[in-house]
Amino acid sequence: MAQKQENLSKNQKIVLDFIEKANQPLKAYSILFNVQKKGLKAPPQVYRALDRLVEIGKVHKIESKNAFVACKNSNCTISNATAFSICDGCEKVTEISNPKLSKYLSGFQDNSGMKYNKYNLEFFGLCKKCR
Amino acid sequence: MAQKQENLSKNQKIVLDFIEKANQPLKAYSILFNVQKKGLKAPPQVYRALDRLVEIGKVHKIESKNAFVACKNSNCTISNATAFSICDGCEKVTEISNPKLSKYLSGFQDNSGMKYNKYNLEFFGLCKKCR
DNA sequence: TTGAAAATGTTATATTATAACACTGTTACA
DNA sequence: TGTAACAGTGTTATAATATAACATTTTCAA
Ligand SMILES: [Zn+2]
Ligand SMILES: [Zn+2]
Ligand SMILES: [Zn+2]
Ligand SMILES: [Zn+2]
Repeated sequence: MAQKQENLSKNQKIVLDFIEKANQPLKAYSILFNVQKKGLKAPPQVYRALDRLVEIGKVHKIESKNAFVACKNSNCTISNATAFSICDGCEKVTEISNPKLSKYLSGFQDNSGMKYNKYNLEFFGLCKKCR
Repeated sequence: MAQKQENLSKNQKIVLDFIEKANQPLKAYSILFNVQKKGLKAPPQVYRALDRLVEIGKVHKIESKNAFVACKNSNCTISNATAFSICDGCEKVTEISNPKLSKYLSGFQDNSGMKYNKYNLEFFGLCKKCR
């Protein structure tokens, strides 16, 4: 159910706008601080926008960092299948876009009887510069 | 660098003991509440024990839930390669032990120049009962 | 038009986690 | 045996992350 940006509400646009300009994960309260000039004064306004943006796949949450990053895949239908590369040195986070990986994981099944419809994968390591 | 339980400190033993008996993820403050009778009265005592237990692989953190669960793999050398199955219905969390999956992910490389040494994967879905 | 759903604004509070500092135990080895 | 290094402990306070609750407004399709 990908939603076009034109359909976003005012607060959702403001928050997405700021996150997209950042091209790095942002903390909710850092977003809040930075959009106060735009009229969003309280945490719930930011968290509600984030919740919706995450729901529609425009934004992903980096769970290990409690931070939010804009989706870099033009096609948002894979918001239920996310993979990230995280450098423990410089904290750089990149969304992995690897068809083989996503195909492998989307098709993953075990004998537990679980029916999976979503996954989130976070890889950690060191980037070139940090080695 | 797997560490034997005998090497654990008093607080670490108390916390691990409680988590192991739970066979489900526990929140830090729920652990704190439950070990107060054992003398751990303040958050840092629990968080410090958790930090160490996570570090040595005895406990894993379920990032999407801010909860902690005992490692079910007798062999703790894979604490840098974790995968979980999470039911969105009943919240049941199971550590996935699947050699093919872990081999695939441990060997994963992309052309970004990142050298990975750790990953965490969380699958979401519905278990048999919750479907 | 009107009513349901979504979004907003606001205050207060809950939940999760760490900083800082004084003190204690354990280990190694000069 | 002294003593230095280090890990662990106890404690208070506070930082950081997130949601509850409720009144109001906007949107938009039936
Ligand atoms: Zn994405
Ligand atoms: Zn780096
Ligand atoms: Zn494990
Ligand atoms: Zn279930």
